[in-house]
Amino acid sequence: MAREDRYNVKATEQKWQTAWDQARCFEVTEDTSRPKYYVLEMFPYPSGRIHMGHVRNYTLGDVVARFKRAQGFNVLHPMGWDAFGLPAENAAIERGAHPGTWTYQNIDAMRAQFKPMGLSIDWSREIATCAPDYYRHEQKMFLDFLKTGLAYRKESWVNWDPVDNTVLANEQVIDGRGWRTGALVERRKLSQWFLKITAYADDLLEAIKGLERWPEKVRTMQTNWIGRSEGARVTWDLVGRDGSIEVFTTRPDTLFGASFLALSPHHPLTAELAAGNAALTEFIADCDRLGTSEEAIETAEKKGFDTGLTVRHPFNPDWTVPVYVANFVLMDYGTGAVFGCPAHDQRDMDFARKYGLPVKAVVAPKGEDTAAFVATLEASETAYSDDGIAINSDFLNGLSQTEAKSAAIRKIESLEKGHGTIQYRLRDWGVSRQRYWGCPIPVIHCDDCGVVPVPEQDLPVQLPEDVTFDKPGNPLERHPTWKHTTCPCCGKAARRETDTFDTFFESSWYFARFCAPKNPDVAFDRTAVDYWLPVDQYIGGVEHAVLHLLYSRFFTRALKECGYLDVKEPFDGLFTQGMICHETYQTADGKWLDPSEIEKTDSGLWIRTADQSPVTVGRSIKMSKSKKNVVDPDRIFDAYGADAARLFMLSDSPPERDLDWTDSGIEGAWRFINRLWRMAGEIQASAAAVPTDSSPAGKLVRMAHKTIAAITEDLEKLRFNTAVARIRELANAVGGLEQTDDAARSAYRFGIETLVRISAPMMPHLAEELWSELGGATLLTDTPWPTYDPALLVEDTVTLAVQVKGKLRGTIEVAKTASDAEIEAAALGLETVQAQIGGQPVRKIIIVPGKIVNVVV
RNA sequence: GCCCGCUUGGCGGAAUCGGUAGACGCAGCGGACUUAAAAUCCGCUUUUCGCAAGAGAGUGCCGGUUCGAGUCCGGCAGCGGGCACCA
Repeated sequence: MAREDRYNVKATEQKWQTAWDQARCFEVTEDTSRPKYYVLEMFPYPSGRIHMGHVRNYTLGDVVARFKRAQGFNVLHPMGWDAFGLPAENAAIERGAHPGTWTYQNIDAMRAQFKPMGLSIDWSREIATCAPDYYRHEQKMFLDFLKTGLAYRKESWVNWDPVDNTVLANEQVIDGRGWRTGALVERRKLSQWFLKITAYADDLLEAIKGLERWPEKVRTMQTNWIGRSEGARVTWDLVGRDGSIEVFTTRPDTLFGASFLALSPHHPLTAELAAGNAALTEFIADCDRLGTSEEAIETAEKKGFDTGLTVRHPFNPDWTVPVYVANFVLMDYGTGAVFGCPAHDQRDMDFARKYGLPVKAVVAPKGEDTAAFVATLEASETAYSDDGIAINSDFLNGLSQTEAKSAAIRKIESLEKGHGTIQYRLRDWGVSRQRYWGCPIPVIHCDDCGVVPVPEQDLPVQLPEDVTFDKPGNPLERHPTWKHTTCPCCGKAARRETDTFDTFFESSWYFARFCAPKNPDVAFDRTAVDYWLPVDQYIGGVEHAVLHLLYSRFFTRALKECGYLDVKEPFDGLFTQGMICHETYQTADGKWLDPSEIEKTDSGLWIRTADQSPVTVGRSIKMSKSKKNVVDPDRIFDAYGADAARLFMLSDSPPERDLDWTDSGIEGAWRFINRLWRMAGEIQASAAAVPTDSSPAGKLVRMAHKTIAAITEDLEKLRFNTAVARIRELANAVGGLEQTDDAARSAYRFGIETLVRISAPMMPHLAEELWSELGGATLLTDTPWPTYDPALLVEDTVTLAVQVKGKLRGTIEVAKTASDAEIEAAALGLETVQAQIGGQPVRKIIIVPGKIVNVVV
C-alpha cells in the first residue's frame, strides 16, 4: 500500500484502537503460568468531562501497563467509576436531573473521551460503585464489621444548617456559614456509625516501614497522621470539691515544673463551670468563633480564662496550681486537658508570661552551670525544650529525660494517680452521611429491638428511584414509603436507617473487586484475588496521600479479619503524580480570561481578541475552571491525536513534579511524531547484515542497543522524561546516518525498528502503524520488549577528562585497557595541561578508571 | 508555629555512585529549500573578556570536608506542599 504524504493521525489511531479491541488484546484472565502485574490508576469521579490531570494519570499508568505487558507479564489494567458523591445531588438540586441519570450520562460521556486515548484497559471489567451489584457487597462487609465489632455507633458532631435543616459537608461551610443559605452554621450532635480504624493504629503505623515502593513523602504524612506518642495520663484532684482532672502528657519528666492546668473549651468540666457563668460562656463562644482552620488558630493570640479552681499536684498534695480554660487545648486529643510547664514548652511559656504564672526550670543541659542556666531561663521569654538532666525535681534529680519519664510514670502508677499510655492522633472513621446519593447503611431501627442488621438475604438495600430534591434535606428521610419496613427480629413496624456511607467506603475496596468484578455471589473471588493482589503499581494524585490510602490499608486488614482476603497491604507500589499547570491571563481589572480569548500581537504583547485590551500573563498555576486556565483534552486529541498528547505528558517534567502545559510543548510532541513517521518512510531495502563495527553505521547500531538498555531501566523506574529524551537522541542519530551502502541501510532500518519498539508504550498508535509497515508478523502490542546485546554496550576506548587543580583542562581518548602510566603520559602530553602546570612540581596524579585524571600541583 | 520537599541557562529539565554541569526539548538567532509563506533540513545558542586561540566566572546565599562538590556536612534565605496548636 502506497504511503500518504502526511501522517494521517486520526485514521491511524482509530484503526489500531479498533484492531486492539477486536483482538481483545487487553482482556485478561488468571494465568498461573505467567507472572502477573496489576497496574491501577485511581479511578475517576464521573464529573462529566475528563481533564488534563486525568490524561496525565492514565497516560502514566498506560505506559507502565504496556511496558510490563511487553515484558511478558500478565497485566491487569482495569477502569471504573467512583460514582457516588455530592456533585450528583447538587446537579439534582440545580438542574432537576436525577443523580443516577446524571451519573450514568457522565460515565458514558467520559468513557467516550477516554477511548480515543488508546489506553490498554480491560474494559470488560468496568465497574460503577453506584450500581447495586457493587454496593450490595459493601453492605455485606458492613454487616460483618458489625459482627466483629469493627463498626459501632456513637454520638458525634456535624455541621447543621438551621435554615435548610440539613447537614453540611465541610466544603459546604464557607466562613462559618451555609453555602446556600448563608446562615450561621451550628454544631449538632447526631448518632452516627464509626469504623474502628484505631484498632489497627499500631499495625498501620508499623507496616509503613514495609512500603518500600511508596514515596517517602506519603509515608511521612501517614506516620504523622497516625501520630503515635508515648506518655502518661495523670490525675489532678480538685481542691475544695469532689472530682479530678485527668491530663495527658508526653513530658511526665517535667511534672515538677507545672504551673497551671488548661482545659479545652469543650471539656465537660468547662461546660459545667460555664452554666451560670456569663463570662466563661462568652469566652467559650469566643473560642468557637476562631473556627478550626489552621491559619485562624495560628494567627490567634493564646488566651486563657481563670476558672478560679485549683488542683493538687499528684506528687505533692500541698502544692496546688490554678486551672484555666485555654483556646489552644483540643477536646479531640488525649483527655482534653493539659498541664503547663512554661520553662520547657514555648506555648506554655507564652501563656505563663501573659497571665503572670510561675516559671520553674526542671531540665538543664548537661555540662552547663546549672545555677546560671536556671536563672537565665526563669527570667527568659524562651522555653528550653531540648534534652537534658532533671533538676529541682525531687526523686527525678540527675536522671536523663528518658530515665526521668519512666521514673515519673512508675511513681504516678504507685500513687495511683495515673498510668503510662500510648496516645494516637488517629481517630475512628465516621462513615454516616445524611445524603441520598450513597450506599444505604443496611440496618433497621426498631423501637423494641433497637438497631437490627438487615438480614443478608435481603441485601442489597437499594436506593429508591422516585426521589425529589425540591426541598432541602435528605430525600431518603422524607420519602413516603422507603424507610418504613418491619423489624427482622420481632416483625413489628420499624424504620430503615436513612444515612448512607461516606464515599471513601466504596473506594476502599474497589481495587480488589476488579479481580473478578462480575461475580454476583461474593465481593471477592478468592482465586482471582489471590492471583492478582496486591496492586503492583498504583498511580494517582498526592491529595489522596492520607485518607483514601489509609482507609484502603485499613479495609484490607478488616477484610482479612473477616475472611474476605489474604493480603497484608493493598498497594505494593505507589506513585503520586504532579499537577498540570498553565499560565493565567487577566484583564486590567482582574477578570480571568480563557486562553482562547487572547492573542499575541506582532510586538509580542498579549491582548484580548474581543476589544484589543492588554492582558496580564500570570505565572503557571494548577489548572482550574475558576482561573479559566484549563485546556480541554478533546480539543488536543482532535488537533494532534492521542500519541502527541501522551508524549507531551511524558516529556520534560518528571512525572512526580508539576507539569506546565504549553502550546509550544504539544506542538513539539506533534512535530516529533511526524518526524518519526517520515524517517520510517526513508527506509531502503538491504540484504546486508546489521553492522556492529566501528563505522558510523555500526556505531549507530551500538547506540540503539545502549538505548534499549537505558530506556528499559528508565521505564522500570518511571523516569519517563529521560526515556523520551533517549528516544529523541536515538532518532537524531538515526536521522543523521547517510544510507550510503547496504550496511548503512541495514543499520538505518535497525535504528527505526528499535525506535518503533521502544516508543510503543508511549506512542502506541504510531508504533503499531510503523511496525505493520516494517512487516511485523504480530501486533506490536503482542510483541515482546526488545532485548540488547550486552557485548555491544562495551566500548574499546574511553574518554577521560583531565583536570589540573580540580578544573577541566581537556580530554584524552585511551584504550580501555590502558595502564596508569600510559594514561599519565597522555594526560601530561596535553598542551593545555602543560600550560596550566607551568613548570610547577606535580605532586600527585589521581586516576579514576573510566572517568577522570586529576593532576595535583 | 511545626513537619516535609524544592531552588541548575531566556524557559521545562538532565547529570540519582562525589568525577567532563547544561543531555533532550521549548523559545530565540543565522542559513538552505521556496516566486513567497508554511512545513522541513542544517548550524549557533550559560555568561564575561577576546578578532581568534584561549582565559575567567558559574548549579539560591555564606562557610566547611575533599585531589575533586549541583551531589556530602553546618548555617541562612526564598518558593511550594502537608497540618487536627498533638501537649
